[in-house]
Amino acid sequence: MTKIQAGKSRASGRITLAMVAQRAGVATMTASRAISQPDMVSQALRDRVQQAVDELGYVPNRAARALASSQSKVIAVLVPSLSNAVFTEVLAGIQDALDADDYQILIGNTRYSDREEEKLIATYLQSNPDGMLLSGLTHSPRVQQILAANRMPVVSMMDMSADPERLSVGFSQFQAGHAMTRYLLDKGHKRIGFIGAQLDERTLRRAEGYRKAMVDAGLADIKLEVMVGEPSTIALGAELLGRMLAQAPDCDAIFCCNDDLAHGAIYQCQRRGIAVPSQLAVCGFNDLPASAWMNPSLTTIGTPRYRIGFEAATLLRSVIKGEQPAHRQIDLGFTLMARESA
Amino acid sequence: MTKIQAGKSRASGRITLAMVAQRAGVATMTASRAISQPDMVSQALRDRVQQAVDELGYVPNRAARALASSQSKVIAVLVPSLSNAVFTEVLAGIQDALDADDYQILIGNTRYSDREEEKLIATYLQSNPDGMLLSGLTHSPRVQQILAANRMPVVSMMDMSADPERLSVGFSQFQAGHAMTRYLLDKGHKRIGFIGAQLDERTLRRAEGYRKAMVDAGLADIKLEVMVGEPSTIALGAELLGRMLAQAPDCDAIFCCNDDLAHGAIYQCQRRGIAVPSQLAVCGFNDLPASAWMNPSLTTIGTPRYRIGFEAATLLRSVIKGEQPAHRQIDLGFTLMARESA
DNA sequence: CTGAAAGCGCTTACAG
DNA sequence: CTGAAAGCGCTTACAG
Repeated sequence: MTKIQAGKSRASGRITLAMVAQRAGVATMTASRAISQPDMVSQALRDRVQQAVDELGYVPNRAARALASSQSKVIAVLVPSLSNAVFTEVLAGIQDALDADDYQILIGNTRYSDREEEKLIATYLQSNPDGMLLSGLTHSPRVQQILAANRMPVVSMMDMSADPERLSVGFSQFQAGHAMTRYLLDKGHKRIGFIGAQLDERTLRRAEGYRKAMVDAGLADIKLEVMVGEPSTIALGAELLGRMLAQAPDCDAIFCCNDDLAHGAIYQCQRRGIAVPSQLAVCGFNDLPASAWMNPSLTTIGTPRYRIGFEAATLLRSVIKGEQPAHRQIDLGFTLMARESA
Repeated sequence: MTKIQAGKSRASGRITLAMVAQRAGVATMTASRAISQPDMVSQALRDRVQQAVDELGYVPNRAARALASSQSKVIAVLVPSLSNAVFTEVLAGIQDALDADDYQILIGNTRYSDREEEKLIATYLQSNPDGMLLSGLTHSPRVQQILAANRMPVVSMMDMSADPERLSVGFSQFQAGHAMTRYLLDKGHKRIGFIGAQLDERTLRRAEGYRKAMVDAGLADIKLEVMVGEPSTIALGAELLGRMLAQAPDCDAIFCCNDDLAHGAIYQCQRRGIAVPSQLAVCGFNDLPASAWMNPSLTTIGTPRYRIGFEAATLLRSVIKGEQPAHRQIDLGFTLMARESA
């Protein structure tokens, strides 16, 4: 008979597996098996243990399980922002993909900072996660070293990696930036401006796509670029619209690196009496909910955020299970949504 | 000398405290103290242990610590939505408040479902959280019972509780709904409609505030209410604007229970050629970033989301530490933002 | 199908 | 200021 209450108790006061086992009249490890691997146990025993669990209100202690099994059942997810709807939709996809699997999801907000990312990863390592879902392709040397040293399964989200070994789920930010610029060129625009903020890697890749299209068309002009490091907001979009027009007054179209900036640019045009799109075409990136509804509706790039999260989590789970994935890179593509604003 | 490698090893392969201690030439528990309670240890020892930690790249195992100390350093946070900017700002406040304290934050999305909330709480209990931050005042009997049985410190966010014992941080949803309606009445509107969606407890409280003001003014009319259980979106706001006008064609103002619905209503007015506010006043609730920028700018209620998260987390932390809080209820108030739309 | 023993990596009393 | 022992609550081999 297991001794259940020690004298100078350090016990937590919670119901333990040992108590459940005693109540069911079995060994602790038998109770453990009845709960964790019910198939390896007789029906009668399963029922007996389950009854004891219910009567006692037993809740397994995850820390003890993690320690004994050296399997944390934790997945860490790092996103650069929680105020950006793009990433909350990614998170929704991740949660739906992992829902049934008893994974604990640790959500970290790096705030677009490498230092924050390092700190979060270092902290999450204490929880010994089974794998990580990271946003973006580029990470600080320190992060790369930590990840390599721990042989942590990692799936990168949002962009496609050039490295075929790397697990990544997303779409080509470069191609999307290129496609939107081509669309504007095909509409006859010649002085197409690019407004970029935050200057995270995705914005930079979109800008590269824009530049490639402009160079190939023989229309590149550095005056047509407004790039700032501040976070993208509607207010900033309004401000940068002004800066662009000051810098390139003959600008006939503006490609904003995301919808927030584009919304701000359009609202500012309305306040200044600039007709969109007849005087100035404006387009964005991501297709946020408001973009289809505002007046004029916004021409933008639709991106598969939810699916990125879902597929990335599914891929990570299969890798954690030791499976060899059919594809290490999953390109989910993008959709150009041609609407009224451009 | 501690035996470091057993034969049939179940070891995780990670660096352990015992290895650090051996390298530093001290006992394991001395190393533990040097790390966790550096003040209780000599400077020389502290340095020696720190050096061993650095050389070995030691990362403490959180599961082991939690198990041994029966302190998880986990705080669980439940919000009804991650796609709603209101709650992501609450989360930002929570994270900032808890940042320095080595707390692991578990973020759960209940999707406005009591069943989901029950499931998440049951799951989080496995991690033995030190406390919980819950959204809203009303919870299912099962949740209440679980929380009581575990004597879990809980702080409720978003609304003010009528129960003085209950820890809550927010503002009065009822008063805010009442204030906005009074504002419209004072502007001379008589046929003021209310559009409510999701019908979560906050929306219902706002509606009660609306009704009180209308009844007191002798202007209440059930025809002026459109209430649906679907999630609030811009698209739904556009649709419900139509339903309201069909149901109460003489309606001269509409109070939408949140900004998303109000945005949709205004966009729809623009499409139908209804002038806002001259033909129809429209106002919202929450003051999302777009509300100040759109044309017309939106009259709405500014709510202290970030501060709610920050103060709620601060309060919870003090309660976890065993402190007796000066105030169990923290009313952060709201601000009526009078703009162009109403 | 079931169980006695050992161990996961830490921290908590208790001594010295 | 430092340490030997025991224990947190589970699971992993290994037997039977």
